[in-house]
Amino acid sequence: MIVLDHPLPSDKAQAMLKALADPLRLQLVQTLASKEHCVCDLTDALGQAQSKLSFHLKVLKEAGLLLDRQEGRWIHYRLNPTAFQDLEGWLCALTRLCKTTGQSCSLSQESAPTPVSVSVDALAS
Amino acid sequence: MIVLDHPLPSDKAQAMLKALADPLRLQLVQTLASKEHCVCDLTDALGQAQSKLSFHLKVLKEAGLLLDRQEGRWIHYRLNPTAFQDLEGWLCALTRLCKTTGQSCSLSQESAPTPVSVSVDALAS
DNA sequence: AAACTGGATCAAGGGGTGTTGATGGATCGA
DNA sequence: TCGATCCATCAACACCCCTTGATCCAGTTT
Repeated sequence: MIVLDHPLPSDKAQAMLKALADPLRLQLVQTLASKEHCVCDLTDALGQAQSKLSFHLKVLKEAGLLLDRQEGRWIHYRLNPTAFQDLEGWLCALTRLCKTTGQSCSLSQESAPTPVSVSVDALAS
Repeated sequence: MIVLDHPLPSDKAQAMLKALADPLRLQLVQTLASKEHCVCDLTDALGQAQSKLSFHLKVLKEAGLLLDRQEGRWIHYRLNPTAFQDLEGWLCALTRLCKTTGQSCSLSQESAPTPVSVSVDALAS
């Protein structure tokens, strides 16, 4: 089997994918894309119960996608750009494995285009 | 709320994310990255029950990530490069919204770097 | 036609995940 | 100090998804 050679471990990437694969959590991410928000802002904006949002914010935070900052009573959540870049890089490496139709992506993040190195193990047992 | 302006609808992207956010399905994708395989190959390679793999292959296929081809009794599965590129582009657009630390990605897929256009709706109700 | 093989599908069961309402801790204003 | 506000956490419930084994279907072989 071919395994991705990417600094982001596959299990971390999976946690991020899982966290993003939910309508409400994706809504939260999109809402937080413009600027940071406290939970009470989010309950107003999305019309959802506070405990529900706390639950989903925790999932996103534990996946590494969110950062938070306390200010008095309020806790401001914001996106973690590094995490999104990491996930994008990981997906980029995955996409490159489908090389049937030529190159599919490149990251400007690293100055030089990252060569795709893969570890090839035996397929059968 | 800011919504992504990307040809790939968010619900499709979500289905792809959800499909990838599973250890066994990710293993399948990585196995299929090298070349197409029939189900019996995969059962041997991954040591999993046939019905289990059929289930997960169906999930990946319905998400658009897999293509299949029948040849006699065998059904050969392979990755769908277009789908992976689409998802990568979608994630790229999402990542760009975290613009606190400057540009994070660029796709070589389209010749010109895609400008990130977003639709800004009112945040409050 | 009958037997065999590759694969899809089904029902049942179990475990993980999201929702809801209530409770508690922390901070701030009076 | 007391009440109010913001938020996290908890228990209970419901629901969805995955697994398992059995069955069925289609194509092949004899």
